[in-house]
Amino acid sequence: MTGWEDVRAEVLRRIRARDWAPGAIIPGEEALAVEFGVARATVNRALRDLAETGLLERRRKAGTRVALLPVRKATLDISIIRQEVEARGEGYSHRVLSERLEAVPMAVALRMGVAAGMESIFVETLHLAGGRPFAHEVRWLNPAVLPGGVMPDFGAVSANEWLVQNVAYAVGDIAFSAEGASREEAAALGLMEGAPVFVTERMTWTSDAPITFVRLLHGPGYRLRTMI
Amino acid sequence: MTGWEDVRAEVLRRIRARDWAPGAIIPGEEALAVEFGVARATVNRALRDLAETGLLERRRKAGTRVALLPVRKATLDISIIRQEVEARGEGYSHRVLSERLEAVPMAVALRMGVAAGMESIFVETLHLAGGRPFAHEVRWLNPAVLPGGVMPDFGAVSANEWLVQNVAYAVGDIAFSAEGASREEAAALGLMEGAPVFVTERMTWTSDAPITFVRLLHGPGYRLRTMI
DNA sequence: GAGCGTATTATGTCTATACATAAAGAGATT
DNA sequence: AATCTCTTTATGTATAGACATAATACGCTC
Repeated sequence: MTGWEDVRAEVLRRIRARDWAPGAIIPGEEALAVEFGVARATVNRALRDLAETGLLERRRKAGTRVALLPVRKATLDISIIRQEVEARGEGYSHRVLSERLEAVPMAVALRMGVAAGMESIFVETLHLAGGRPFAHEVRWLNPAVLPGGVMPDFGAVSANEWLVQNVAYAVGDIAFSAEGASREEAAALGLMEGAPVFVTERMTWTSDAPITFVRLLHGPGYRLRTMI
Repeated sequence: MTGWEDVRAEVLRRIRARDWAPGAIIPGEEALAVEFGVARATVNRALRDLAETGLLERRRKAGTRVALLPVRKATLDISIIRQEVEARGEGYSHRVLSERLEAVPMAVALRMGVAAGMESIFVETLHLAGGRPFAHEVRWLNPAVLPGGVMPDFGAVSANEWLVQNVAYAVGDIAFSAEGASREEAAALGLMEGAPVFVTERMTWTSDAPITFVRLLHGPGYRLRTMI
């Protein structure tokens, strides 16, 4: 009846009830283990979990304290656009607007961490939900990461999906912002020029080489949601 | 030299190298423990960690398999605006534009999960970075959660900061979107009407009662960043 | 008092063992 | 074939004990 989740719940209750005030040090693992009648490892598991969500701060020797200004960690589920569209109950399709070899523009090269002018594969795609424009994507892709150097057919599978399934799992970073649509972007999405669009920019690396830089535009009504 | 992080690294390597293909089942904990020469608990820790990031899918009895379409989990650090501004090396200040008791508007009531027309505290704040408008905030606050029912002084501490330090830790959800600034919003932030703004809407609950609904607007140039 | 090494200590992790639990799969029953 | 029950099994978790590690705090030296 007293698992690590029970311990976590009780610790959480004490934090919420301010039995342990923000900034205050809480009893050590050993003491809590005795109090709750569990092994220290069980207390450790519970406290570690709370530390991962930012509610506790732990340091060796210094002990565990309640976070003074808890930096809330929210998690986003980054899914493939097709999944996202299908989850809304709409049919997904996409059109490749253009696809060519292109020297990486300076602005993109800076973000990819490559030399400006490096040869890259440029792909421009329009994603459709229920036949209507859903998102506009431009992407620069490092040719070096293609298995066998073969150019895939992005008309059949979207670039993102193709990458997920064919290139090694990767790390990256994402930035979100709001911008006004350029004339071309507005035309692709069927909006007025300057209309507010939700911009997602994602950079992806393997452990040693840049894979791709993507700029994704969503029109009005798009919401990115999360649960704390 | 073989801790759980080493095990995780090796498993990750095998996934990346496609030794274990997406969708394929991987050897059981016991087998891996023998292979790596560690205890099963160590393998468990490593695999659990990879499952939490969405790279593996684990089910009792069914075993562990490589995620077919890994839903990437990105984590956002939701910090207090003051911290965010100070992290940029700018001075933070804020002005309360208005503060009054107000019946919750229908649209907000729906999101808060309370009856429309419920009495609430409405606070409108402008956050400044280096003396220049940084973000515009409107907030509806459930009076029931105030300790002792006392109205705090939001001129001294910002509402967010006050809540973090005085109301029990909470759960909530967040949504991000791009919108055009209304006339009032544009005026507050010093923008043109209709200029694209980055909108953060956050709803917060205690375990049993709604605490607050916040709508936060950031002007052009604002970027929300994350690391996968 | 300032600076530096060292003992102390709380957390971090590993191990071996045990039992719990969910769920797949087999087998029996309708 | 469909449904139910039971067995099996992989993961989930608990435990006691041990050692590792980071970092503070103390005491020593100058």
